[in-house]
Amino acid sequence: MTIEEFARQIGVSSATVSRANHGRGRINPQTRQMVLQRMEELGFTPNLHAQSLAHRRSRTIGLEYLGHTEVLSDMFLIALARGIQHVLSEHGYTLLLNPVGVVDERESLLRRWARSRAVDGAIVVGDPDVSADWLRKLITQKTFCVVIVHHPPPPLPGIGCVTLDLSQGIAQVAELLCSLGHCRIGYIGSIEPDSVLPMLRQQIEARGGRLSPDMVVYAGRTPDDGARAACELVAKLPRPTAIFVRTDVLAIGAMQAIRQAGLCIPKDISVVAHDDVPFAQFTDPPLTTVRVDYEELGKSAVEMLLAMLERRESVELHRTVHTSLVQRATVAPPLHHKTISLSGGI
Amino acid sequence: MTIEEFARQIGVSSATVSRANHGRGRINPQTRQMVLQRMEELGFTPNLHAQSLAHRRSRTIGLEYLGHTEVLSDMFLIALARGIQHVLSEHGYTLLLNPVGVVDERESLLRRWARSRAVDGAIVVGDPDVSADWLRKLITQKTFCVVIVHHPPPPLPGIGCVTLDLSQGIAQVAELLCSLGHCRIGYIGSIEPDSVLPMLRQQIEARGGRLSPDMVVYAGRTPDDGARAACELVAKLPRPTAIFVRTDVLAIGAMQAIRQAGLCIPKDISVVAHDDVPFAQFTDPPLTTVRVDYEELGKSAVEMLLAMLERRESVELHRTVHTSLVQRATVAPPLHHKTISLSGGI
DNA sequence: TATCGTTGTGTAAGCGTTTACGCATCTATT
DNA sequence: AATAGATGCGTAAACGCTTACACAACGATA
Repeated sequence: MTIEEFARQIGVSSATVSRANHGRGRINPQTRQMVLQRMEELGFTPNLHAQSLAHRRSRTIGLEYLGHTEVLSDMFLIALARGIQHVLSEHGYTLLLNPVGVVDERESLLRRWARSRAVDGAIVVGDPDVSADWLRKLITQKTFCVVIVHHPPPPLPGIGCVTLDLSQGIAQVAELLCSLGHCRIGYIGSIEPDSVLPMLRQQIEARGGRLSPDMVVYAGRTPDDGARAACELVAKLPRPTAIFVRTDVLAIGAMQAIRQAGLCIPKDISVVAHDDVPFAQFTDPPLTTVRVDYEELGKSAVEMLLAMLERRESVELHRTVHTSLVQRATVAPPLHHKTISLSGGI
Repeated sequence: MTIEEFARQIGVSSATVSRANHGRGRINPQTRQMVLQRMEELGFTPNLHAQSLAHRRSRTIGLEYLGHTEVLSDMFLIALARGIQHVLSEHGYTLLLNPVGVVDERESLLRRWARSRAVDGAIVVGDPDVSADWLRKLITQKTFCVVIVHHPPPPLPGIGCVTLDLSQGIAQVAELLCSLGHCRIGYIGSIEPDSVLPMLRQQIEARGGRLSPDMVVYAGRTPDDGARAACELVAKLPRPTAIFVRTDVLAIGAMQAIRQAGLCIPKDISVVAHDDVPFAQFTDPPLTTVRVDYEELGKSAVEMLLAMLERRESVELHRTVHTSLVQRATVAPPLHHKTISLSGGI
């Protein structure tokens, strides 16, 4: 049913229907009520494409994920998308997802969406600093955009930025481990370059501890990678009393390997990981890990984007979301201490 | 840039540009190449809304999920969506997701999408047999639709159906357990009514075994529910030698509880679960479970839908996807046998 | 050379909305 | 009673694309 047909059926003009719908323009409140009621009854809904065409906006935003698409990487995308959707749908917007794992050969799907006016704005997650002009091209299309990154890019007009600051969570890790007396701390990284290792080291050293370079292993992304790294680490002598693992996914493998080496977590060795993916609470024992609130991340980004789209004045173009440690059951004081007291000396 | 502007810039009419774009209609191949090339150069992309309006189709389909939205339930939605996206994007379609967890108070968002022509068709997952007219309303809008369900609804024209048949996987579970000699088999269900229990029981009895009613516990959906159910089950005497758990999520809790009861998996008790969610391979020991190929499910559904949308003749309106057991490390022969041989009798 | 299909292109009428503008009708002012 | 401003509504021109139709140019046939 078109608006003309509907309007004729209820005995008004299409303009009146449209005005009733939006509540803008001069319209008799009585007429408006009548129109709205009959819309319900007859089940008329304006054609979205015609609306978008006339309005020159689609009330849709796109989400683009620049990054490696492995098995579990979409876990956090879900959380992100959920946070975004939540805010969006309150504002009558919809979300268009760039299919994860489907990469367009010619150009970014997002950019095509922007050019074809399929989206009014976009949220880009993953550091696109590799190609800053990637962004520039987007804003040329008058498409607003906010990026979710670790390191804020040089501020560009029309581009917002939400940065994820891992330092607080890392500081808490250092505090926990150091205060318990761990002094041989291992580190399993994921992929270089890595900004977390220096953070953690600094925090540990600030507390008088030390994270020695030979206790650092770079693994990869899968649980198997984590297992290999853990094996390497527990074979070292003296053995680390605690290990920080860059991601929960790596940690799963690492924990298995540690157990298979005949060690008990956390009695013999403590494990702290990062990300707090959904299954982290279900490992055995439940994993102590740094929680990244992706839902919050999504919310921040989309609120910023909406503010830009609605052309609100004075939107701050930079927010940061922090992380925090959630303690579960993979950390305990080092055995070390007891050993010393029992053996009566070094 | 509009098509008129672009056409004028390159010295042809808008019709020619349009024809070049679609490769339909009479157009000189040379002209076509030229137009396409200049499109790249000048970066012209047709306005999507205008296209959809003119075509009276949006090349977009919607995904609606009818069901309980708990913590982990979206795990399988992801897999489903990925399968769908994969096929869709090969055909130049896009997917609109009904925000999980955001329920519209007035009416289904999907139906509004259908009425506003935002989507050409829809995939509905979850048994909507509660409201069969729910579907009927959809097809009134000339919106094609395929449902993913356990029990096929009465065939309606314009509605396709992909059913998930769990029986094969369940049969394999029965076969595995019975052939190993398990004869006291416990069952942890999720929510009643439950179609899996009768299936499993029948398969077990067909192999001369037995699934006694007092070995059945209905838990709920969370790992904690699973833990409680497992406690109850292992406290029974004689203790079951194997337990089938309706979902992996329940199984996680169940396994923790079993271990805390001082029992060893699979030595003292075997566990088989259902769903094969991503973390099933990461439990300790890795979980033997029935794999449901959600990606395949999504693919089947979307292929069927596309066939309907493209008005292809003779599309079969019913497909079924089967399940199969993936053996990992939570099943072993019952101790029982050894016990008998050692103790020398019953 | 006149006629006829064929081929490539342009013109213009949609597609279903929104909204600026104009025209009645009405109350409030002189 | 004549006028002025409000108020409510309809008419029609966009919005940017597709496509049926018309038309010119062309080579092939008579």
